[in-house]
Amino acid sequence: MSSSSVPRARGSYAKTEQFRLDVLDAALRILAERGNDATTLQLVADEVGRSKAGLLHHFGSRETLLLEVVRHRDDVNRQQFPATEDAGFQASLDLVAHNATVPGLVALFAVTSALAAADTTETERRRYFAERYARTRAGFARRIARAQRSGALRADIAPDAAAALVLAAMDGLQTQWLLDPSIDMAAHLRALILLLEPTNDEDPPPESGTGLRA
Amino acid sequence: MSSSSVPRARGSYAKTEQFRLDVLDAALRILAERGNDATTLQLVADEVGRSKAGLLHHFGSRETLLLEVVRHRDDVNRQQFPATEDAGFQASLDLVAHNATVPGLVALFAVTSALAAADTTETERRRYFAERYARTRAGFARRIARAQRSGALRADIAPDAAAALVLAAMDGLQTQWLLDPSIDMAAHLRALILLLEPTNDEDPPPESGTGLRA
DNA sequence: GTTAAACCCGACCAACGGTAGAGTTTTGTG
DNA sequence: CACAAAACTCTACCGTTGGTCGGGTTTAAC
Repeated sequence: MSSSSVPRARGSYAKTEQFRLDVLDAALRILAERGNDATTLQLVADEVGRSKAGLLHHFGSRETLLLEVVRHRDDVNRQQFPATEDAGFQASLDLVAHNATVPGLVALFAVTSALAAADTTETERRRYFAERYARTRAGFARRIARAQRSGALRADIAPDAAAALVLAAMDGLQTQWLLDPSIDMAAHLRALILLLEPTNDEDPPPESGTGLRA
Repeated sequence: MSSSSVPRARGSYAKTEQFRLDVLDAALRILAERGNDATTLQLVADEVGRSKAGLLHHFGSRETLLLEVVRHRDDVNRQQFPATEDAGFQASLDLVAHNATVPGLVALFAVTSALAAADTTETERRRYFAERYARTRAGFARRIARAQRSGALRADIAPDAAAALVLAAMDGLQTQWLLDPSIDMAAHLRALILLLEPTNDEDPPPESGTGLRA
C-alpha cells in the first residue's frame, strides 16, 4: 500500500541547476546593458541557446526570473560582504564602494525594489523585498544599539531610526549616483556615519573605525 | 514672398488643455490603484471616454504620458509646499507627512525615478529626474550652508554631503514605508535633521525649529 | 528495461504600444 | 462670412511581448 497511487515526487535533472545559473547570468548581463524593459525572454533564451518556452518552464514567469536574478546576486553579495558583528559599518561601506563599479547591478536593484514597493497586491517580489529590508534594518539596529552602549555611537537617537536612515541613505544615494555618477556614495555614507558618532570634543570614543573626517 | 509657402504655426484648440489635465488625472488614479504595469493606454482612454490613438496623439508615447503625470504632480507639490528660504526643513517635513497619505503617488515617484535612473540611454525621463535631483540638492545645500553659518546646524559636514543625505533619506524612507507602512517617514527624517543640529549640551543654538527630541 | 516525471520546443494566443490614413472640428485670416 | 489648413479624432492594422498548450524527448528511479 505504500508504493501505489501516490505520484512519487522526483528532483530535477543533474544539469538543471547549472542551466538555471547560466540563465541568471545571461539575464543579468542583458539587464545591465539594455535595461529592464528591453530585456526580453527571447533575448535571454537566445543568449543561452534555448527557447523562450524553456525558460518559462524553469522560472514560471518573466517577473519570477528577474526576481531570481536579484535573489542570486543578494546571496553572492552576502557571501562576499558578510555583515560581521564587530566591524561597524565597514562591510556596508565596502559594499557601497564595490557597487560603484557595477552600475547595471545597482540599476537592477533600484528598479526591482521600487517595483516591489509599488506592487498593489501581495506578490512574491514584494514579500521578498519587505523581508529583506526588515532583516537588514534589524541587523543594523542591533549593531547600532550595541555600539551605543559601548559609547562608539551617540545614544540620543533610537537605534531603529538610525538603522532606517542608514539603509535609506544607501538606497537613495544609489539613485542619485545613477543619475549623476559624480556623486560619491561611499563618501556621503561615511558622512552620515560620522554624524552618528559622538561629538569628539567632549568625550573621545574608543576608536572611530572609518578614519575619515570630512 | 512673406506670406507664402511657409506653413504658419497654430496653437492648440481651446479645450485641449483641459483634456490633457483630465488625462493626467485619470492616469494618476489608475496608476495609484493598479500600479505601473497594469496601467494601460486603453484603460486610461476608457476612463476619459476617448480612444487609445487619441491619447497617443497628445502625448506621443505611453512613457511620455507617465512622465507628464509626474511632472504635473511635481508642479502641484511645488506650489503647495514651497521651499521657503528661511523655514529650514519644515517644508520637506510637511511634504513627507503629506506623502504618507497618498501611497499611490509615492509609489509612482519611486518607480519612475528608479526607471529613469536605470535608463541606459539619454531619455527625456532620465534628463528630467537628473535635473530635478540636482536642483533639489542645490537648494538644500544652499540653505544648509546658511544655517551652518548662523550656527543653526553643525558645520563639521559639507553642505553638499548633508543635502545629498537628506534627499537620499527622503527617497529611501519612502521605499521602506511602501513595503512596511508602520515605518514613520517623518519621524525618521526628523531624527536625521536632529543629527545635523549642533549637540546642544555645549552651545545652545538660537532655536530648533523642529520641536521634537526623540 | 520499463515507467513516469522532468524537460524541451514549435505553434499558437491575447494584449500591448504604436502607426497609417482618412474624416471631422476648430480657428486664424482675407 | 467664407475658406483653407492646422489640429484633432477614430478605426483598422502592425510587430512584439509574455504566456499557454500539447506532444515529443530525455533522464532517473525501481
